Order: sequence, then structure tokens, then C-alpha cells
Amino acid sequence: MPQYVRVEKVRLLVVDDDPPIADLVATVARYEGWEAVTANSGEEALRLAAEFHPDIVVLDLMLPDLDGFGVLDKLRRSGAMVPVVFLTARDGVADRVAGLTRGGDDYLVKPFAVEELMARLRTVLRRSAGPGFQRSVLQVADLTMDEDTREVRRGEKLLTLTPTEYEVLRYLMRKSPTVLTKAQILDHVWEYGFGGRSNVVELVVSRLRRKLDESDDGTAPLIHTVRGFGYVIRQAAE
Amino acid sequence: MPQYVRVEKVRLLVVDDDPPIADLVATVARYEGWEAVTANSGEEALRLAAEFHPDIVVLDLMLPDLDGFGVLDKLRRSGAMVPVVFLTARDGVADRVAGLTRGGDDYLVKPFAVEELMARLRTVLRRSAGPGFQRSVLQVADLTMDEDTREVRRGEKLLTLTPTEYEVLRYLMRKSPTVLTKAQILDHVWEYGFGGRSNVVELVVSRLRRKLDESDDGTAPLIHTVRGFGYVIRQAAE
DNA sequence: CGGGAGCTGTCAAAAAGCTGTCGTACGTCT
DNA sequence: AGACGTACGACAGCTTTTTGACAGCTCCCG
Repeated sequence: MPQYVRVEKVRLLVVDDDPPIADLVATVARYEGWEAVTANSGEEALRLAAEFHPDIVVLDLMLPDLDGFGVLDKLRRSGAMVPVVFLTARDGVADRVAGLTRGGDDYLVKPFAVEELMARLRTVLRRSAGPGFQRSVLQVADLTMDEDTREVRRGEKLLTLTPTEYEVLRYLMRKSPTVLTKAQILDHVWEYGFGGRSNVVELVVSRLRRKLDESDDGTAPLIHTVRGFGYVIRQAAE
Repeated sequence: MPQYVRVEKVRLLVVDDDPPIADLVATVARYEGWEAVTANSGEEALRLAAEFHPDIVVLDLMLPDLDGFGVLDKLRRSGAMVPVVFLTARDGVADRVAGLTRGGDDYLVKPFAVEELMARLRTVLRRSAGPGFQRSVLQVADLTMDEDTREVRRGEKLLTLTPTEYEVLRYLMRKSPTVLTKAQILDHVWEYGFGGRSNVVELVVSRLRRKLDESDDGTAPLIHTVRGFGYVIRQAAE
């Protein structure tokens, strides 16, 4: 029997008892063009879920009243089949979570990097959209990044990136041709609460350039410095 | 602006009185692109079967009201010929079940690994599709896995894999060329509830490599490590 | 031409991954 | 029942890779 799935603005419910964290996630999501609401307790989460009908939920497992598992259970009992991405403390209940994530739902350990969370949310959404879901391939000029195979190519040439390089590049590509400040990059790609006082971003960009821009000689560089502001990745535009 | 995408889905009914388990199965199925509903009692199962018209049913034998056998019986009496995969406790009524699994039906012992359950569901569906059903052979480069005969070959050479190795390899092959994290592999291939804190996945991959990649010398390795992320199986790219 | 912003080489600590060894569990065969 | 063989995973040692601090250097821009 044929089915029709409607695709529109993503609705996100963020549940975390720490308001700054919940807001952080909601803000980033809104900036992506999503609709986001936050709840700071289990009760509130259930109430909001019922009236907001989210497409996806970010759920902290450590909640003051009802804990994350309880919320999930009630959510499911009420027939809400929405996918969930869990948040958990470093060495907290990670193992217990594992049992819940086999399905395809996902989880992330706090403190996490915002971009990573968003990437996982997108992946989960993409997968739950139905069979034959689309590959996600980012492209800027002759540079491509396949988010499923993690293959990054400059033209034909396959590049080997470290995790950090990969994340920074993904963020730049996703936002291209917007110029991003070092602070933005730091805030999105590194875990919140990262104490890096130094020039990490410059360092990673430097390494990226060596792999991207010097990969073929003769090709124009793609990562550009906007002095006094930040970086962009795009086809050289004078 | 809304878009409409037409999709054709397998319809699965999951019957288990333990909601987390039922949800687990339903969630996995949905991520495979199926449509799934859950019932937590025999009565509910019958009601849902009547209105949902599933293509396949996962049926726990231990139900509060009417037990699994009763459900099956009523199902069959009502003329529903849907194939059924039973779930049973470790040393439960395994033998009695065996008698019931005539035709295309099958059964699995709890706790199970989700990949194995899905594999069985696919097999049962395939067989129930009619006579002359299709063989299922996975292939990546010169590596083939026949899911019916369980034969795995690298080129001509027949490999002997242990059950765990087989399952890990199947999961990798099925998802190829997507990169999978160790957590994903662990969550899908091991039984839910497995508390493995160690490097089991690395260990199995290591053993697999020895059998696959060093089987013929001179052949390029197929299982690749994506450092900081996970593993893929695919033809070496470049 | 001076100063600040940005770039990059070097290095050491930490993380991630690989594999040998061994004990236990389980199934099978005699 | 006992002996044997296989599979699995805990553990630990070792290797490789990644990361970010530091520092000196360059380059742009006024």
C-alpha cells in the first residue's frame, strides 16, 4: 500500500534540565532553519511532545523528576514513534543507553560538539525518512564530501583527514559561502566547554590547506582567510 | 514547502509484552524503511492484525493474556496466512515452537541481536514471496556471502567464519560502503543487554582481516579502519 | 615601516587501534 | 560422564596517529 510522507520544516524538541545546554541546542537548530522548543523536566517534555509533535527529540537522560528512560517509555506508550537522540554524561549510564540505541536512535556523550549533534540529528532524520533515503554529499567547487562513506575528494584525488579536520571542513562546507569566525568554528566543532586558549583553529585550517589546496598543484586554493574576521571555503572569487 | 515522496513499505506487527523490546524491534524495522506497529498483549495483537494487515509478524510466546500459541491459532483461524517469527526465552518452550515453525515461519531465542532478527525476517519474507524466491547473495569486490548457504568466499577461496565473525561481516557488507562506528556494530550484532566493555569489535575485525585480507596474498585489503570513527568494507578507493 | 593577525614547524602527551595470551563456557564425540 | 575442540571476550602491552601547546616567523595593512 503506497504511503505518502510529508517533508517540511523540522520540528525539534530538546529536553535537558540544564537550560543553557537546552538553549544552545535549540538556538543552533533554529539557525539551521528548524523549529525548536525546549523542556527542562520530564513532565514538561511529555506535555510539549503532545502538543508540539516533534519530528525528532534530543533527550538528556539525567532529569530531575522522571528520568530520560521514563520519558521515553511514556512517549512511546502514547504512540509517539519519533526518533530520539540521547545525551548522557561521560561515564554515566552509557551502557544502559546502549540497549536503547540499537534501533537506530542514537546517543551522544556530554560534553558534545554542536556540529556533531546536528550531524547525527540529520542522519537520524534522513534514515527515518523511509527506504532509499538519499546520500548526503556536500560539494564546493571540485571538493566533495560524502557523509556516509566519509570520503573526501578534491577532484579525483582522495584525501585522508583526521576526525578534527573532517569536522572543521564539514562545517565550512556546509556553511559555504558564508564566512565563519574562528570563534564560531571553535564553538561548533569543539565540545562546549573546551578550554583551548590557543590557535587550534588556525592550526587545523593550516593542516587542511596542506591536504586540500596543495593536493594538486596548479589548482586554486579553496579555503580563504578573511583577515580580521575568519575563514570561508569557496571557489576563489577574487 | 511540503514535498511528497511515495514509498512502498513492508508492514510489520511486533507483539511483545515488554514495551522496550517491542519498540526496539519496531525502531530497527523503521530504520530499514519498514512500517511497524507494536502490540503488548494478545488481544491487542489480534485487533491490530485485523486492521493493519501486516506482511509479517514478530510474536513473543510469553504474553500476559492469551499466549503466543493462542494468538497464532486465532490468527490462522481467521485466515491470516502471514508468516510469523517467534521469540522465546532461552530455555523456554523452544522445542514446542519448533513444531510450529512449519512453512516459512521461524523463531529466535531472547535475548537476540537485532541484525540477526532482521536477517531472519528478510529471509522469511523472501521465502514467503512465493516459489522460486530469490537467493540473497551479498557482494563487495570479490567477496561474496550467500545468506542461504552461509558460504563466504574471497574470490574462489571458501572462508570458514565463526558465527560472530559471520554476523559482523554481514553487517559490514550490508551497509557497505557506509562507514560504521564500533558502537553501531556492537549494538546491532551483539545481543541487546551485552555489557561488553572491551574491544570486542576490534578483536573480531582483527580476526576477520586475517581470514579475508590475508587469505590470498597480493590482494588488497577490504576492511578499512577509519581512524577516530569506525570501519568500512569496500574496494580500496585509490 | 611597525604592529598585529595569521601561519606553521616541532614536540610531547594522550588517544585510538591492533594483536597475543589465556581462562571460561559450551557443544560434541567417544 | 569425561575428554577434546572451538568460540568468545577480558586483559594487557605495544604501535601508530592525532592533537594542541609553544614559539618563532611572515605577511598584510595602515
